[in-house]
Amino acid sequence: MNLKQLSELLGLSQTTVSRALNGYPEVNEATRERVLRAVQETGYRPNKAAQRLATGKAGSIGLVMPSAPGHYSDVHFGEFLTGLGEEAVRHDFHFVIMPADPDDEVGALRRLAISGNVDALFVAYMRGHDPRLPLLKSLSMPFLVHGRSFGTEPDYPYLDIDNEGAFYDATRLLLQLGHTRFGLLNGPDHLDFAIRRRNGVVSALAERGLTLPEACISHMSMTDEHGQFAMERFLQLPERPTAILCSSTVLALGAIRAVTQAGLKLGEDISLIAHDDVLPHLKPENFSVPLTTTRSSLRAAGVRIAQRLIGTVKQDGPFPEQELWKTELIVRASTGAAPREDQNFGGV
Amino acid sequence: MNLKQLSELLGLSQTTVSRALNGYPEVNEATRERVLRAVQETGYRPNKAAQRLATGKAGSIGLVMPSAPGHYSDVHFGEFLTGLGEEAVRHDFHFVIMPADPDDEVGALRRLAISGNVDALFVAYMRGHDPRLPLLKSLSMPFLVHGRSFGTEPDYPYLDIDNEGAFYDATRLLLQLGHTRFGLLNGPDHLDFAIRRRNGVVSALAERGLTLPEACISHMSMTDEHGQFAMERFLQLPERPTAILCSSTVLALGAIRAVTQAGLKLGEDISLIAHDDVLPHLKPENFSVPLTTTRSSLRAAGVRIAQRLIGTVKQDGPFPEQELWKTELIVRASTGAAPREDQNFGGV
DNA sequence: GTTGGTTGTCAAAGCGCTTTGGAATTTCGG
DNA sequence: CCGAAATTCCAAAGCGCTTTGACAACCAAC
Repeated sequence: MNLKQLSELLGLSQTTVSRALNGYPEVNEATRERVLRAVQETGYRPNKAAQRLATGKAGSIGLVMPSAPGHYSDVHFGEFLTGLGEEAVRHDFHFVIMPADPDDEVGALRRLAISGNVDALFVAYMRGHDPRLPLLKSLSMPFLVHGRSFGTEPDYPYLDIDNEGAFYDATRLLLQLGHTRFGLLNGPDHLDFAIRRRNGVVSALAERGLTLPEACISHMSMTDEHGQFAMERFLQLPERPTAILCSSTVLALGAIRAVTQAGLKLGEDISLIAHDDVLPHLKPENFSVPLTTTRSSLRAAGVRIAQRLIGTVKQDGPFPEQELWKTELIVRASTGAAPREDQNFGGV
Repeated sequence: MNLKQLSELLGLSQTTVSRALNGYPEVNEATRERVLRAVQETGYRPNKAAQRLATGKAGSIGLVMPSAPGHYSDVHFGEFLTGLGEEAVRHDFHFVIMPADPDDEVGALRRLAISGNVDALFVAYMRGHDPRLPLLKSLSMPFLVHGRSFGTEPDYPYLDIDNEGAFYDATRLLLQLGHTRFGLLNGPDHLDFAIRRRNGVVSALAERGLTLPEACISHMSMTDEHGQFAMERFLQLPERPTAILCSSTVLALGAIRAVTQAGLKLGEDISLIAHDDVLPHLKPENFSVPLTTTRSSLRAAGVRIAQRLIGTVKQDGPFPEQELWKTELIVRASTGAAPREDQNFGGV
């Protein structure tokens, strides 16, 4: 069943049927309903390829999937993708995913752009001075960045969360609770979010004249294993931190294992705040000691990004070019007053 | 630059240029080279949408990505996807990925099929009596299954590894080493591969008149955490197993943590064989005690599946409908002779 | 009763490619 | 040197949709 057949069946022209289907105003409501009913009955579906050819729109957005290990960890990526997908399905859009070595992100992105298969691009895992940005700007294809690129003029469309603010606030809370020795379990140090989160911590500490020693910062890809390992190292420091900031609940999972195995109590001996991407299988309230978190849903970000990107392609706009989402700081049981010094050392 | 302009530039007809580009034999070699050179110089790229419309081929294969947690674990999926992608890029194919709740796999698959965006389908994470199979068969669209569906007549195209054989062989090796008490750390019990692996173990044991008690089987999604947890339970059994079969190196990671923490020695007190999907960041030879494994590369399977699927679409065939890959059994240090009974209990 | 503005519809012209069915040219056996 | 076969190329017809420009038909207004 194609448009021609359908229009013959209805005794209408292809033009009218097409317009009825695409919501143009110049068609009689009665006619439109007749058309719609016929579509129902015949199961007519417009041919995508023909639509693409005629409109020049592919109805798809492209993204590069980092296919190597240790890359912000797959669970986060999958969760984000789910959000994107949810929204895309609603608009009958789809994505084209190009898996690529992180070494060849730029090349993969370029190939995707010129493939003619997509009409918008999405990029994530931004780094400082990200080399994809100049490419994207030169491409004359709509794009949207998840995150930002530290060190590049923010003159591109992005959606980001306020990573610096989140970790600044979290640090301030811990300072108010009397903590003075901090540790930071962070994502890979080349990634933008990790840079900003560290800055947030550092600047909150600086306000109290405190610093964050190198030994108390750990950058790693965000798996629970790494979290455990890094936390173990922190605990062996002569002046071990009592307050931990953690870039992901996944990292926190490992870190808490280390804390427990060292015979320490979370929320008493060690306070911990983790960033919560709202991963459905890792709820901070379900931890044996519920976690204090900074929260921002990764899936919601995916939905929003799909919305903006699809809107841009369909010229539904205008959308704000740049969005910076605030995070929530949610206090649960993993944070408490700093242990008194004598108590702290008396236990050893 | 489109075909018409290019052909005018060359003083040839569109037909000839098109044929030169698509490798048809009825064009003079000299002409073909002239065309190819012009393509280089002008940077001409055929319009995908027009090709799709004219040929009826979308140049893409569709797949449903399980977007919920606990689903065979993302690392395996990512690794497989990389293989698919590698090969797809080579043929200028791409995938369309539809994220979907595992509850709605069938619906998602159907939507993908009728979307008109793909000309072949790929499915994985097969279950016993998988409901997607009837749908696929009714769809008159090429498809390929990774794995099989226990309980369904194998009259569909698939690529699978010999899961049963792999675990049968592994079990036999452990039997030969004198082990009599076995444990199985397996994937989710509704998944086909898990069913077959269990069968492999059970039938090898049966040959010696042994059985695998329910308490010594653990089905779970394959994360290291689950592996650790399940192994801890095994170790608390009154007659704890000395030989462990493990469906993934990821599970093994956790299991070994449990073994070590119990003060036991891998390869002495406990022997373990894991299935190795050749995940690049989890090499069995790099474990502190190198792992004995059954090996089959997930990425290679991805490459092969893409090859077959693309070949089918392009009618490059014929390909074998069904492939069953043998696994390799590679002995390293995690397997050893069964501990003597007195030794075993004397240590406690 | 003519003019002018809506409204609802249509025929036809693309969009950029592939492919069919010839037609022109060359090659070659007899 | 001729007719048939092989080689090389082309014009034109789609593929199924969107969109332009025009045209009836209808209404209100002067």
